[in-house]
Amino acid sequence: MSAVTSPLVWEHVQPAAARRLLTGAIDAFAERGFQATTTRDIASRAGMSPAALYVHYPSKERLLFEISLYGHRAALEVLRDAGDPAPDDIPGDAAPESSSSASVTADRSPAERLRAMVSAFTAWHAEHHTIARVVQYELAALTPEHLAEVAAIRRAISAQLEQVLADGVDDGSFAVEDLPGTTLAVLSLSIDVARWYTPHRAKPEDLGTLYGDLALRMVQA
Amino acid sequence: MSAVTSPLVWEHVQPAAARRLLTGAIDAFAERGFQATTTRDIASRAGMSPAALYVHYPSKERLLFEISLYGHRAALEVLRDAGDPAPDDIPGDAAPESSSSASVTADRSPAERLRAMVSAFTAWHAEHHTIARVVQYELAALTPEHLAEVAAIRRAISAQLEQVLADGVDDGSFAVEDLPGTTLAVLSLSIDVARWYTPHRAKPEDLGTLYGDLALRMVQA
DNA sequence: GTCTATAAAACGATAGAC
DNA sequence: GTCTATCGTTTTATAGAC
Repeated sequence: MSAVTSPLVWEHVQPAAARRLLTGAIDAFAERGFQATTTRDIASRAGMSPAALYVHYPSKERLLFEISLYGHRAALEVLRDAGDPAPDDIPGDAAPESSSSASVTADRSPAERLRAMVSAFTAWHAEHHTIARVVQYELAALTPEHLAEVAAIRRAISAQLEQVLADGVDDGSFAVEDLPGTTLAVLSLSIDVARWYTPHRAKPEDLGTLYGDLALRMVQA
Repeated sequence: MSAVTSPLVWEHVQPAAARRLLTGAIDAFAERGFQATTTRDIASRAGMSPAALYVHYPSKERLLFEISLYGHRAALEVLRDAGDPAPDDIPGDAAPESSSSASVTADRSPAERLRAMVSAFTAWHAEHHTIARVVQYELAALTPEHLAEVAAIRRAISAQLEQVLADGVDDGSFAVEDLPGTTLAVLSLSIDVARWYTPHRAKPEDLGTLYGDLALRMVQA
């Protein structure tokens, strides 16, 4: 686990057999894709017979949905924590004497926030590239109802990034002609990491640093 | 068809039934993915029975390979034409009195070439987003032998972009610390267009213009 | 909650008539 | 070169014993 990304643990998935099925499914879906993965493959990765899967999940699609939903929530949380306008607020280490919005010190600059957001979001996609691959490339296999639920989280992710770009345009530090288009481009940069990343290519933190810098150069005045 | 991208026609695929199967397969693979597409689906899009497919192609994978190979070649050609160092050399409209390398005028700047390459490569991924989706996201379904063949073309695509970045670093117009990492990031930007693009979002040319500008900002000194 | 066994359907690909 | 018919296999998911 990296210091710049939220840990991705599955302790909340109970019992342990359900958790083994879920992590096995993540690996299988990331390797072969949802459609090419069989329930036998998932079950065998969890050390079980194919039938045992259906005690814990009603269908293969439901397994995908649980993974996709939790993965999207984790990605949004990473972006929100990194882009918090309040300074000196280490994510996951809340200040005990005051809420972050009651801080008396000045907000971080849009440039600072954008760099931190892209850096953390990119590092998350690298660090958790298996679940990120499922999150980003298996949306078409979800039922319409489940897709709608994760699509809402995707819009929130996009809105987070668009807001910091808008803030930078407002205070003159950014020069962005096409705000939605540039937002999508910056998001693209991080998301595509899930497609090509393998651990031997680069360390997630280093990749995050590079991409945070590149994103800043894309928008700075 | 757009003026900034090579036309993508399939006249060379003969007879017409084979061509209908191929274009049907492109649409199906792009919509649902290779694994979720059935041979019955492809055949019915071509107005044929499932068995007729095997008169023209020995397997579903072979159909994917033909699409992937031709798509990769087209993408490389677009990048090469746009990044040609010789000036005033309109792609597909060769000068009759001299070869392009014998031109006496000065080469185009790395900045000009990079902008043109990213612009054309991005516009191609938008204009031909269905085949681009197959090209970029169905590599895992190829046999090892077929994958090796398209991987060689992918390395040539990456090398084209890395060369223009290296040229810009050499003449001082670009400031790039991590050359392979930045090459991959710029490529990523264009490739990810295939994931999200739909015609109502933007015109391919406009998207190319935006992305050419963003790529230039990412690397300029 | 896990197993063996299997149901019911869909799959890629083939056989043989025309 | 296209068809109908179907082979042999694999798939998701269920039934029922333990």
